[in-house]
Amino acid sequence: MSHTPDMTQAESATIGSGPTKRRTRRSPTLQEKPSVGVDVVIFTVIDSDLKVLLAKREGQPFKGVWSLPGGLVRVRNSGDQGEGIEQAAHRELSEATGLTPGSCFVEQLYTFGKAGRDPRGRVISVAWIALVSPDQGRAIHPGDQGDAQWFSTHEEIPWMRLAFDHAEILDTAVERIRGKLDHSNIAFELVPETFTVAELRDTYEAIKSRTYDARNFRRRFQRMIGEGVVTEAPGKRHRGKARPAKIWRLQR
Amino acid sequence: MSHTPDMTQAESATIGSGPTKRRTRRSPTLQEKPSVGVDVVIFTVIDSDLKVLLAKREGQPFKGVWSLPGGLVRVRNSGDQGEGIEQAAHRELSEATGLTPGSCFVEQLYTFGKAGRDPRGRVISVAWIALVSPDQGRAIHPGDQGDAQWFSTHEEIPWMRLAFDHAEILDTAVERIRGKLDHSNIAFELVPETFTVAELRDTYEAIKSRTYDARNFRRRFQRMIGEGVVTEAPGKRHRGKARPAKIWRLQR
DNA sequence: CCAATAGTGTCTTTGAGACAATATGAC
DNA sequence: GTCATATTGTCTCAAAGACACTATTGG
Repeated sequence: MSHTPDMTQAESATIGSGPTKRRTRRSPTLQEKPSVGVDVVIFTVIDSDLKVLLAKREGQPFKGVWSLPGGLVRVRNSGDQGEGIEQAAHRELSEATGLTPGSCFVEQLYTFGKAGRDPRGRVISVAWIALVSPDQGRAIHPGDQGDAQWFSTHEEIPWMRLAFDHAEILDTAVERIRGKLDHSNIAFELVPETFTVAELRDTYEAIKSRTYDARNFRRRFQRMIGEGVVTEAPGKRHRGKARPAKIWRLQR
Repeated sequence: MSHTPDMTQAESATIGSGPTKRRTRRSPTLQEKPSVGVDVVIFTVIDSDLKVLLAKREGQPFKGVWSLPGGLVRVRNSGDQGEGIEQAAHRELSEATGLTPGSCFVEQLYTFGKAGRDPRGRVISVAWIALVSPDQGRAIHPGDQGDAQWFSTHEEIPWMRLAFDHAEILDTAVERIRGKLDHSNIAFELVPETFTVAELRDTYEAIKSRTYDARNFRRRFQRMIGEGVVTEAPGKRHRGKARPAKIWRLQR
């Protein structure tokens, strides 16, 4: 960053200060500022289905339309300068879900800043992904008053119209977690504290929209056991009238 | 995005509008705005070494300190709302290098928005990665007046102090291209229009800071030939007094 | 015994890494 | 011929995909 933000009207600010031989020097014009927001794509897996939390907009524009939870970053230009953008994301997540900040996985997704994406004025939005465990997910809005709700990314979302460019943000988010699924441990964020191999596999299938061969999947899981990534937990879990499964937990 | 930006003093803006049962409703307080900038991490490979373009800061703070090229996004809150953030990145890239916008690979890296990262006031910076081919890279600042310069990421950068949080941004950028190297075609952006297998391998080695077995690397390359990713180009290239190598080019 | 899911094992293919031998052109 | 690099090929191992079989429970 080598910008010179326009702090006060009094300051004679120069816009930018990079390598400037070829740069057009601008007179001390004050650069107008955009609003900066955060939008959080909150995922969970319930009933072997990848779901996202949407909120119904209360004001114009897009009043009554479903949208990603989000809000403006709280900023000050003096003193402590307000909250960081990551902090803002955690705050919005917390407000949307009631979960205590820091209780689930949050990662920055992408920043959306095309001109015109908000009709009211220039808004640049830093989008985040949050992964909420099924336990927590089911607890959220157990029949809310209709202002926030889980939607299936496979059944409902494709047919919905979302506010602003939120459809694009959501698409980007789904692609991101799909891409990371096989090369990271994010799946464990979308599974209960203790889980069976089949439950973990269901989660993989929900995210990827494909099936995994149970036997090959188990082999991958064996490797994780060998590496000490997961450990057996006490108890068994029954599914129907069949043989019960062992219980596992992530080794933190 | 479901924020309500503070457009005018007259408007009764509500901060945010997510799922709000638990949200604290704020009176129509106007949210202060941050400045939003773009910083571009411009890479090239010269002499089998990964280099980054830095600019010497002309003003306070960090006057005289090397920093990433960057500047503020040009924004308006009425009319066309100004330039998009990607457009701003291309503009900064163009200003720093003299290259025509769109002539090289640009991808968003990450957005840095901790409070206090700029002592002058709240600045949120969207960082970008640009990859410049050696041909273009060598042409840039062929002995400039010292305000912009290529630095070796392996030799010089580790010992330098950079302005703001630019060291962190640069680290993130290097990690990113290292991570993408083996799963994408970005290496071809850091190689001349036509190249030999050895040159491509040198580029891989420069980025990853490791050696690749020439024979195994060639096998990977063979696969790319089979997939039609690369095609043989006319001519041969000599390196020393040894056997000349075939020339290849990326199949766009 | 039967139904249904849990768990184990085999065969094959693909790609990565280690390593040896041959080909070609400058000198 | 010699030197230096280009190019081809072999062997081994790790991991993924396809697929068959045994184990354990409820009924």
